[in-house]
Amino acid sequence: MGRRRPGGPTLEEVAVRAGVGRGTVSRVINNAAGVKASTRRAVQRAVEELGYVPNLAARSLAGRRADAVALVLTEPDWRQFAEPFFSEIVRSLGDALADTGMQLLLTLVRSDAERQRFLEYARGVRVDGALLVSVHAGDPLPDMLAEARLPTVMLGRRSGEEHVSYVDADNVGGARSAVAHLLERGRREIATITGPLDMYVAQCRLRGYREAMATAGQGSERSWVAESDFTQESGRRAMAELLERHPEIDGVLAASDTTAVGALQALRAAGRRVPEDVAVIGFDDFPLAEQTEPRLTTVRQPLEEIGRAMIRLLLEEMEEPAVAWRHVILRTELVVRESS
Amino acid sequence: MGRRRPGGPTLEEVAVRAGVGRGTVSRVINNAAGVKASTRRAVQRAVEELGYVPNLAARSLAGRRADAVALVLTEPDWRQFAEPFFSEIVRSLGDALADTGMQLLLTLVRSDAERQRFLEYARGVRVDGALLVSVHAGDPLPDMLAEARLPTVMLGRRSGEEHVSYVDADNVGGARSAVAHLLERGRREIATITGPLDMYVAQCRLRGYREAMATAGQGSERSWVAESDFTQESGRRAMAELLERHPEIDGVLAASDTTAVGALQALRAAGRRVPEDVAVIGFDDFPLAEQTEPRLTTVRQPLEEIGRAMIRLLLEEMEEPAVAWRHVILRTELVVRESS
DNA sequence: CTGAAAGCGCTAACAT
DNA sequence: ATGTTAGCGCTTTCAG
Repeated sequence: MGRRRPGGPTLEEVAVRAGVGRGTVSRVINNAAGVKASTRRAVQRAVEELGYVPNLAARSLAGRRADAVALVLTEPDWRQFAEPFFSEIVRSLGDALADTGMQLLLTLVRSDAERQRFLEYARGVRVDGALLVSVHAGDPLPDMLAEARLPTVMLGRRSGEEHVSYVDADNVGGARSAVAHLLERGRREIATITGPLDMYVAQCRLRGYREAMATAGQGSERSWVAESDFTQESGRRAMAELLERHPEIDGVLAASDTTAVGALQALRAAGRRVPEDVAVIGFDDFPLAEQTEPRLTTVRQPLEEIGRAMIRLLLEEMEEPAVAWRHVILRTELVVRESS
Repeated sequence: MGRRRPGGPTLEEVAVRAGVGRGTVSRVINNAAGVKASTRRAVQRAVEELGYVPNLAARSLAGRRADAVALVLTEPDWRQFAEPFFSEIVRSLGDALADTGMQLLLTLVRSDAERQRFLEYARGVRVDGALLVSVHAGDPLPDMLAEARLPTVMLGRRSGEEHVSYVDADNVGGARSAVAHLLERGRREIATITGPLDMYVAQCRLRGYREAMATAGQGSERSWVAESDFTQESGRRAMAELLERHPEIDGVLAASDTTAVGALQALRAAGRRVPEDVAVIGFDDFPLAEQTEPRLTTVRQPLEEIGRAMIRLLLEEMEEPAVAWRHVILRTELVVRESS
């Protein structure tokens, strides 16, 4: 595999052309202070004329930084990728990164081999940090990265005692307030469709539901809980199940937007009017329901905020040697769009 | 923005520990031939013990290669990203790249600023090549990259006279054979729903339709052609339009899978039976229709093949200085899933 | 304010 | 078969 690249003009050549030393050129292209304006201009002209572009590998070697961060996708089944939620996150990260001058690199880690390959890539100082999304409970990658002392920030956590920095939404609180809202509106027979219960996020939302029910003196037996895998189809199935078990249902907390849409379909298929007979609230992980069900009340997670928070944490990790984990829990917001 | 990385053990330290020269260590970690088995083992032990990981920046600088290729997304509206088609392509590229030891990096280029940033990244020898997908007709990035002499391969072309290497499907032939198939089955009143006609792929498919119609002595006036933007909704609208203009329609070539599904909805809404009254064929850019309309006949593009072909071209470009553009047109295949 | 010089960690050509 | 050496192009002290 013999690859080559010709290699354009070097900093040295620019220096010669501008009649200055290499150090000066370096200062100019790095916008460092302490260069006479006239010299700066001279250098800039030389750069223009030669079409000089800094060799990032050299810069990286000398400066011990890569000016790039990786967004790592460990999703084994690739579906994740195709979700609006994800592209929203990427957009928000891209925006947040815009003024740092760092490149955002997406990398896919589906197998152990790829995990290893990425680890070497990271340890080889090709990125300054890693951002992980949708990490499954058993994934060892975050720990591997942390051990390699690579600044790392996850979106969501793997469990209650996460020991890697992360940004997460207040899932418990969000669920709690959604259920409280239903209770306030007089609903009493409230069921919930959860996400996959081996995911911490799903556990948290279920906990929020239970807490709110308990506070109101309502029970929350197993039969009022149905599990989904966040997809529309599973939401539909779960709702049908719940209806069968409890025809008296008048409120539902759904695991996600998509699930909520599925639930609505099942409800309508069963002849229930929404929201008159049954009120549904979902977490809007993605802006999906907003399109298909504009009147649906949702627990909103501030996606743009997530991107900003992740980058902020990452920069902090890069600044100081990681003496501690940093966690940010973002507040969720109940967006009431229909009378329920 | 002060970033640092401690910097682990270096090749030199490994050499000392193993009691050999640096060159030897380099040979061992690069699996180069000509090292005595015993020495090799000694070096490997030292590597283990020290937890040595090569600094890729240094390797990149010395070796003039990056061992990474970028997959660049220029889609201004980000939707592309969320399509199964895309994740399928990524998977196939990842697989094709697996044994080359190169990292696949996705980068997003949404604005001019980002375009510039990526260009510098590429020119800075951080990637050995670029893969571009869904490039719009006016996008200057491919030319910028080619000018920078970075090996570049596109998926699809911007026009008939593309001067950057690319892999494309035989869109004209695919459309032609689909229409021929309809004609063979006795259909005569065949319309087509095209993609956005400012995209070359859409033009090609339209041409294929026209050629097949002409061959059969059939006309293909403007009124039998409706434009879509590849979405389901636009497919529905286009079909409704066509039905209004030509209630006698008995066959349709749709721009894509998604469009075809939309068309089916419109047909059914209008009381037409499919395929009895009207036969529909779409291009399966994504495996979507396969799920929702398992009986739909489609023009299949071999997605895995596309990934392999792109990587092969890229490697060739890297091997030899680009003395010419390389093009690969992949054959499409008509998959008949329903009697039409 | 600016030039000179010392690396950064590795590869590859040249010795041995 | 292996050690030695000369860079790769840049950042960063350290003098001036």
